[in-house]
Formats: sequence, structure tokens, C-alpha cells
Amino acid sequence: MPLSRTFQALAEPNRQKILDLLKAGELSVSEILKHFNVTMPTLSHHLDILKRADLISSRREGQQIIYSLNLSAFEEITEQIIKFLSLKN
Amino acid sequence: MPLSRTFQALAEPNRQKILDLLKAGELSVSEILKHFNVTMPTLSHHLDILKRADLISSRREGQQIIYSLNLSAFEEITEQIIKFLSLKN
DNA sequence: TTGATAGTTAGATGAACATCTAAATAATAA
DNA sequence: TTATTATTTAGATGTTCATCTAACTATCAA
Repeated sequence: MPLSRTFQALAEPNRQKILDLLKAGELSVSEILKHFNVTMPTLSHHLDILKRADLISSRREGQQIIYSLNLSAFEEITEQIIKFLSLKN
Repeated sequence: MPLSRTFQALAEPNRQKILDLLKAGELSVSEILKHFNVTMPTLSHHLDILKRADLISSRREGQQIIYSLNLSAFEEITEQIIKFLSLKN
């Protein structure tokens, strides 16, 4: 997973907010949607980008799809970013 | 300085490489240019974006303009990113 | 099955972005 | 003052991106 895709995923304010929401616990799309002023397709698109960046994951539960932080990947990504930002080599 | 601007600046591979080069020490535009396959105006544009994100700074030295990492801002930004990525509140 | 609910996918549109060439600015050298 | 060198700014172009509406898919309930 290239670092640029991670940064790009993190660069959009709505997506930052999605991550913040999911830090508190998993949520369905409709539940997430309540916190935004975009249509569901737009939200779905943002979720897709976060998923492709491996930051979140999803599972179906009946009619709903539940999104949650991808915790293990999150740690790895944090490591990678810290390493990139560090001045030493 | 919004976090989104930082992430956006970091999202472009050429800009990541510029930062990596500058970690080793300050460089003029022409020196930086040697490491890339873009024209000077394009490089100038990337430098501008990094500068607006407060990641680097520049000073004139004769005919040349010397770019360097903005170390203090760099630390602050690293802090901010780590805080954003942290799960606790 | 048929209808309702929850989401995604497709296609269109305007804005932002990376890139280029050409022109402008700034500093030095002749 | 006139070239030359170093860099930025302006303007154009193709691509990526965020957003929308409309259409599709999947699950559940009647």
C-alpha cells in the first residue's frame, strides 16, 4: 500500500470526520450519514476510498453494512507515517 | 493550518521525495531538480505547495533560492498527525 | 412475489490538480 | 547596460476528484 494513497485518503475533511466517528465504535452507513450534509452515494464513495486505503473495513449485517476502523492496519499505517516524518534514517 | 492541507501536500510522491532530499540538508532548486524528471516550473509549483503547508522554507542566496525543511513546524505537524491517528480522545 | 429499506454502481458535471511552454523577475558578470 | 543564470508566474491542457441524480442490487417483511 503506497503512502501516497494513505495521505490522499486522509486529506479530505469528510473522510477525517468519518474516521473520527468510527474511533468511537462501528456504525452503519445510514448512521454515519446523519453526521454529514452529503448524499448517500457521496458518502459511499468516501467510504470506498477509506476502505481501499485499508483504513476501515465493512461487513454486512442484514440490510445494513457496518463500517469499522481497521485497527491492525491503522497501527501499521501510523508506524509508516511516523517513520516517513522522522528525520533520521 | 488545517490538517487536510498537510495531508494533501504529503500525498504527492514527488513532494514526498523532495522532503526526503531535504532531510539530508538544504538544497537549491536546481540541485533538487536533478533528482526529478519534471520541468523547473513544475518543481517550483511543488515547492510552493510544501511551503504553503509550512513543511519547508526558503531563502535567497545570490542567484539561487535555497530550500530547507521547516524543522519546528515539522515537529508540530508530526504531533498533530499522531494525535489525529491516535484512537483515544 | 411484491414492496420497502439499505447500499452500491453508473454516468454526468464542475472544481482542483499536475504538468507543460512561454514570459516575467531577480541577481550576477561582462 | 546588456547578457546570462536561476527561479517564479501566467496561461493552457489533460486528468483526477467530489458531488449529484438515476438506476441497480441485496435483504427483509408482508
